[in-house]
Amino acid sequence: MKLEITCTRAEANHNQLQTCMETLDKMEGSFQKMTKLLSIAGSDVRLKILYLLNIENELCPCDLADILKMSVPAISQQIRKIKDAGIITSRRDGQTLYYSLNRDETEIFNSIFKSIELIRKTA
Amino acid sequence: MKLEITCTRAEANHNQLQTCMETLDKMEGSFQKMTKLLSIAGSDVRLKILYLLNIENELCPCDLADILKMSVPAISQQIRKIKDAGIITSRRDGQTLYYSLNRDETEIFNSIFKSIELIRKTA
DNA sequence: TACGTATTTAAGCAAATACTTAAATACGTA
DNA sequence: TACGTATTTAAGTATTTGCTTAAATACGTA
Repeated sequence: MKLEITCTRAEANHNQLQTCMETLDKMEGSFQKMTKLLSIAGSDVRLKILYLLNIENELCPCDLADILKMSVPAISQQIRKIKDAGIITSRRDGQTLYYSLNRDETEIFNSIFKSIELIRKTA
Repeated sequence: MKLEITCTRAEANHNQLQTCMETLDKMEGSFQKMTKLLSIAGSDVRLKILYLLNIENELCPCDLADILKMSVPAISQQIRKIKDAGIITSRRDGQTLYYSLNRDETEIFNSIFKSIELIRKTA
């Protein structure tokens, strides 16, 4: 891989830049996965859905719509994104679909939930 | 605060829903802060900028443009968002601005960086 | 089967995002 | 002061996002 240097600063450490590029290249897959998770969690509505599923274990779209004061289709569409990312799964009981976190895949969310509560205490 | 129940399921536990709403209400500020941080980190480019600043300590827009193979204005605009969120600060040395992480404010990022490297190992 | 409830899906639209290019600002030096 | 480099800012635009409303699907029950 070639480094196209646009920076003409005398101080620019080309070795450092090259090393950075190679590091990122090797980690491309990890970055994609993490970006996916964080972009899901980086929305007010979706973060609250995840947080609620964490404390309540499972909830249906209807419950979430009530709690978050949003329309059911709006909630359903957000749930779909979270589900497509592999973060939650559903269980059907009659007409109702209960969604819950896939506990294994998403340890990063535990850190996030802890941080949320930490902000609360220190604020 | 009144609960507008739209869910007519007999099983809907109104107490549970009410409790959830009150919890979220109390934590509104924490959610806003965390959403801000995660939405910043939830972009491929910005996550890489943060990761690079973490390992290199400080970098200028020009370096980042080289490493990420992006235009300097594009990088500058992403940096601005990260800076506006209070995550990084700049130090000027002549014509060059060096950006670095505000280590104190953003412990959540350490978890994120660790997770990125964990994905890499387990993948 | 017909109807009601829970949920999803689809279409449409306004707002946000992330680039590009061009111009402005800041600093150093001849 | 004039010029070059580093950076930011502004304007324009294509894409993405996240809702709304309406229609479709799935399930239970009379």
